[in-house]
Amino acid sequence: MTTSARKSTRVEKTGITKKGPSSTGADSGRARAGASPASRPRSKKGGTTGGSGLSKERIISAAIEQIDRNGLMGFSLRDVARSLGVYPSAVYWHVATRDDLLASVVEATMADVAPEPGKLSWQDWLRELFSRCREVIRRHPNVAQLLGGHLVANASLSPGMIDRILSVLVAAGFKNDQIVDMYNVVIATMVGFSTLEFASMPTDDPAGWAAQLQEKVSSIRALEFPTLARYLPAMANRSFIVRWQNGTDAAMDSSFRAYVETAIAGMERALARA
Amino acid sequence: MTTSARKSTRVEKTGITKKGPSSTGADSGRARAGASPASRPRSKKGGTTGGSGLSKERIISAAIEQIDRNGLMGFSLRDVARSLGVYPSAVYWHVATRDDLLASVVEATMADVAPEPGKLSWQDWLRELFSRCREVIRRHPNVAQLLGGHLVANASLSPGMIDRILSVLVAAGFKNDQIVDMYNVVIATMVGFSTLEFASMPTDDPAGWAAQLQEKVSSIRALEFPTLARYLPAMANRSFIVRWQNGTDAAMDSSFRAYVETAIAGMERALARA
DNA sequence: ACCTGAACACCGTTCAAGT
DNA sequence: ACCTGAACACCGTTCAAGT
Repeated sequence: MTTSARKSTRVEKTGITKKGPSSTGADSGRARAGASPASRPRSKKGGTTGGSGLSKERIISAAIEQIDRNGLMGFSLRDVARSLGVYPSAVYWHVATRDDLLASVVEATMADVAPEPGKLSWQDWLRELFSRCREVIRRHPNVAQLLGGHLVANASLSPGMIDRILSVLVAAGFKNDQIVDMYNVVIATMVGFSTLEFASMPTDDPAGWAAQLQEKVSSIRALEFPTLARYLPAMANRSFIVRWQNGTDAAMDSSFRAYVETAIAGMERALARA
Repeated sequence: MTTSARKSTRVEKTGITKKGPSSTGADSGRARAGASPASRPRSKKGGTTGGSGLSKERIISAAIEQIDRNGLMGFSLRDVARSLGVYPSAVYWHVATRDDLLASVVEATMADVAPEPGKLSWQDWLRELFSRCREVIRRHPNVAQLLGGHLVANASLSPGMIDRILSVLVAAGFKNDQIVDMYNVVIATMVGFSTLEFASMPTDDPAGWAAQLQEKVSSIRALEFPTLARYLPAMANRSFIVRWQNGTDAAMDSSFRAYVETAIAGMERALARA
């Protein structure tokens, strides 16, 4: 069991016609009814904010717990509701949809990835950004598979992070016509390696699966794939595809470093060309 | 609706006790019962192989069609079965599980990404590899989100591809202690950018969602995020996070090129250091 | 404003039974 | 060997109704 996805309701029609909560759906303006808690000012009255009432925050952290424990496959709104002792429908007052909740999970885990700018060289700043992102993914490996899908184009990510990346690039000396491309390079580099490194293994029976893959690996015909056969001992469980544990159990530190240094060296080269 | 995932059966117990099909589950050896079609020699008898019978191939291509049309969210085994005019349980004779089918989908789409080695410089060979992979993802964008989870450690990927990558790296002149790291860099680079570029947008209502994000973008406070505000016109819909279409409708060609060239330049640098 | 309770239309997977 | 048919234990989401 790895990535994959499901849904019951085939297509959500429009999303406009609905009555109360979750304005997220359709209209351009978000200041529509003012009713939806999804967009209301949070904890404005103070008081017992930590009380027994539900809240989006509480739901999000319950969701993160669920995902950390059961994986993305085992994740369900109903489980979250159960763990909070409420009816599934109660969750829907605070969350527009299952996917909305997952987007919030990504947002919550990725907050504060971007270091403060100014104190480090642009190279070191990027190194720090990349390792922080990797740390987040290491701590919540099952969220990794969400990153690709949600971080791409999303309200989730704080404009602050974008602003910081851009200003670091500008300070580094990249020309105006390079900035956007380099920004995209940074984002892709930030998540590219680690999402693979910590992607969850595709089974509920790790032991059997590991054995199966090891056997498959050992049955590779050296005559047909000589180079692979030669490097197999060095690669086994230390490289993508040819491994039976993920980054949680078999970290790929040196390759991650190589990936980061490759990217930075490449960027230095792009800088020199301008 | 974007990534996310679901499952009904909480945990699949063991997987061993089962009777017939899909030996994939547990034991290390795969030559157990000989009954499971999942591991049987394909189309050995010849004859009307293209007849009316089911087959894993037929199921896989039906699945790909489904995924291309309805996205990963709308994908279900039952729909696949429906489109083939059979009962859901019939699919289970050929496929161990829903996730097994998805792994096969990845395998099928990613076959033949690796160019033949020998005719190109290692740099051009990698350029070709990366663009081919991007082409596959462009053609099957909804499969993209599967890549991260399935390509990582998987029987899916042919040893041939691994062998070719390795031999290109060796021919390029990388030292023995660099090969594995560089292989990992290549794999991560291969899928890193494009999976983001073509990640599906998180809604069933693209128009409304686009409007919403555009409004959100235009409401960014220039005082708080000056650099972002400055580059916003250049970035809008052309960069990660700040966009409302994915690579299908708004390709990111120049950034992809920058990403590839950055990686290659970085690898040249690593080569020079040795 | 926020939640209960029940319902609807789906799932993946299993298992006997047919042919 | 391969498929039908029915069942099981789940889903996400909606909607009235309570408080």
